[in-house]
Amino acid sequence: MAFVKDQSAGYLANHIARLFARGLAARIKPLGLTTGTFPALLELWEKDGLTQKDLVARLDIEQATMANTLARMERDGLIVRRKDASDGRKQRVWLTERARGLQGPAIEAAIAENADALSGLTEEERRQFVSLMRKVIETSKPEETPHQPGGAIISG
Amino acid sequence: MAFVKDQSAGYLANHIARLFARGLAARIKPLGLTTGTFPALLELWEKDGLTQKDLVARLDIEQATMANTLARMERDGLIVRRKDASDGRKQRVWLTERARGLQGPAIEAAIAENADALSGLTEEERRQFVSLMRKVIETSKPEETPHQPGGAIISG
DNA sequence: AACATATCCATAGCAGGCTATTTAACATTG
DNA sequence: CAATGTTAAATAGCCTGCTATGGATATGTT
Repeated sequence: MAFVKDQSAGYLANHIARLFARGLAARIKPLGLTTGTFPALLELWEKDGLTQKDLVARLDIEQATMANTLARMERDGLIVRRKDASDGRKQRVWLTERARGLQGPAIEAAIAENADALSGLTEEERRQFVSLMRKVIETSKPEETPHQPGGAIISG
Repeated sequence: MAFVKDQSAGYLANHIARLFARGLAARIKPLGLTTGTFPALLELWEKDGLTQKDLVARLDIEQATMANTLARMERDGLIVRRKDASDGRKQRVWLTERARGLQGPAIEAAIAENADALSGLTEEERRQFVSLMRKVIETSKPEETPHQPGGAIISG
């Protein structure tokens, strides 16, 4: 049974993700941020007033995970949550001034971490790496009907 | 501030790792295994009687994380821990029969998950992907003195 | 209007990762 | 040998992820 961990994509992916997370965590700790808030912050910096459901739809994160993350973010003064006026089930998420002020430094930190982590690759290799990761992520997307290369035949 | 998450290696790495973990978790759940035990099991299938410290040295995992993982593994009947005869601080880790019996199916599951996750890539792309991940991991290895390209000059 | 259903979010409980600290055993040294 | 230091593992406490379940608010149907 040939299984060499250093040739297993899953094993390596896990390892790499931990390396990135450690690195980024160290860089944003001085900002009072943790890694888990990053995805939500990126969406909210782009457009806030989103509902939790909107965030879940944009990020491949479970609803419960997002609920917990948002709770920590609110506790830490990054967001406030207010009920939607016309639908009491929805909680709209708004950034605080503090969170807005962190956009620049936080993104700088992420860019620096990426640069460092990829510093052993050539420019071409970095492009390949990112492109391959995107392709792998695309592969495991059942939501969208896989686009039919030949066209036509779908089901009778 | 140009930061596009789908072009950020760290972001993508995190996403990919979660996809692999979800997939593998589903496959090994019927075996009564969880993903966190995998690295330790791979080492122990190779050679058991290792100490916790040995495992930590072989895997890029913190000591406390390993201690917790081993505790769960013992609870679940995958390993037993016995004090080293000549050094009472060391706990040697031994696989149970149950854990030995799981080697085949568990590795099959991992191979299947890798195959599925990479099914959107060509053979050549898969090789590239694995090789690039290895390179990135190598980059963040401070432990080993970076091998001196020119030779000579190290410190006076 | 009442009841069933669907939707949105929160909560419970666990795995697995981390840092920091504690405990136990061994090693060193005055 | 006693004090001090070092090493191996365990524990505390947190964050981030998951599944499963519950609670509250709409929505639809009779």
